[in-house]
Amino acid sequence: MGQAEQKTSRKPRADSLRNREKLLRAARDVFSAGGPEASLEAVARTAGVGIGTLYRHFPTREALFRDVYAHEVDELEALAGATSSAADPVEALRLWLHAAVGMVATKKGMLAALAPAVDSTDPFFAETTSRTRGAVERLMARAVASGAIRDDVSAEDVIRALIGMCYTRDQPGWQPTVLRLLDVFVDGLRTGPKG
Amino acid sequence: MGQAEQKTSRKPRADSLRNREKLLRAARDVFSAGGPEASLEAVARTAGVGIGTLYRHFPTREALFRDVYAHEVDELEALAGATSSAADPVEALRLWLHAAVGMVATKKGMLAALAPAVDSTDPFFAETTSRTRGAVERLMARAVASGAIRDDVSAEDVIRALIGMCYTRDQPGWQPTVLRLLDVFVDGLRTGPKG
DNA sequence: TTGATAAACGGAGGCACCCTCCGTATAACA
DNA sequence: TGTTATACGGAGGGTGCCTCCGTTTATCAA
Repeated sequence: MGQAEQKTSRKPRADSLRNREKLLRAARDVFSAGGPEASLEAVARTAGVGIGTLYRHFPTREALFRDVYAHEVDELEALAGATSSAADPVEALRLWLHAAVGMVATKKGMLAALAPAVDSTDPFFAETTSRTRGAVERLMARAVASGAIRDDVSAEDVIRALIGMCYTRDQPGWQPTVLRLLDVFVDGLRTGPKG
Repeated sequence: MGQAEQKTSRKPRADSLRNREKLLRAARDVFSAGGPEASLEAVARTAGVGIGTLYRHFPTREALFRDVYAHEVDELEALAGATSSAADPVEALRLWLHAAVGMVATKKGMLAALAPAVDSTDPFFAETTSRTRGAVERLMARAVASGAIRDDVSAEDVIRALIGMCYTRDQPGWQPTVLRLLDVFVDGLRTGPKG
């Protein structure tokens, strides 16, 4: 006893896989607009599936949130890869930061509201955090190697600056302001005299 | 026109005043347990009044929250006055910090969740913040004057440390840990050699 | 003291959200 | 093409938000 019999299981149903994807896309949109506290029923509505289907795929809000978050980190990494092949390495970094602001819009309230709430030893968040840091490190290494930016600022510093600037994300029209501040910051990173 | 006729208004009803007090007491308890997002119906239930009465006295959650917050700041100031008359000035500061942790428990999630959300130019929060800072400044001035603690740490620094340490307030059993950390911090403030 | 009345009370009601449960529909397999 | 494991949808019960209004009551004048 205790040995569960294992029957050759069927392959997952096609509609199930489709709905999962629809839910993830919808969750990205809805969390983007309303933050991680947004209504799950709104997610289901947006996805065009029943609320029961949402809960079957993602038993808790956290489960859904994590998948969305992991997806965003994937995109950030991919974006870093893409821009890093661009001409000017500093421009690549700048573009990446701008894209990251777009992601913070998606993760509205996420960093402040969830990261501290979750046990920081949580392997999931540790992993995604380090992946993000790695992406920034690669971007910066190129710019430093080319001598375009100073070498005494770490990827963590840049991310911290990014997060800090995004702290105003609750005020209306924050995004253009933050983008401008980031441009100033990037200018500050550049080596050589001004004017 | 436009001149509202002023009739000698009656004096406020006694039950109204009573209920307001009951609501404030209840709000303090309920916010203490559940943070500023706690159920207003729970507040009304705890106060033993109808939900309509709550909304009549405090038309918005913010209105209720502010009154509770102002009350807490009053207490912090009063406490600073009380402990400052105590024997050892460093001990006075330490006691005040411990009491402040109790207040953060009441204001669960308040600093992180509300302070940045509210426009920081908001006169209400500016005023309460400066009152709190003033209280700490007075406590520290005494300790500095007596030569017991270093003089290169500002009241704002101390408050920042307090807030930072309280960032773990979501984890179970955070309070004893924070109190211990604060004691260590206060020891760090002391002048003179160790051991 | 007693009535009139302004003021306050309480909670029902309409809406949204959370999550569970289960009858129905359907994709996978034989 | 039939069987059946799997997934679907949404009703339903609970909670909270806030408004509205019929009822109660404290105040004040006679």
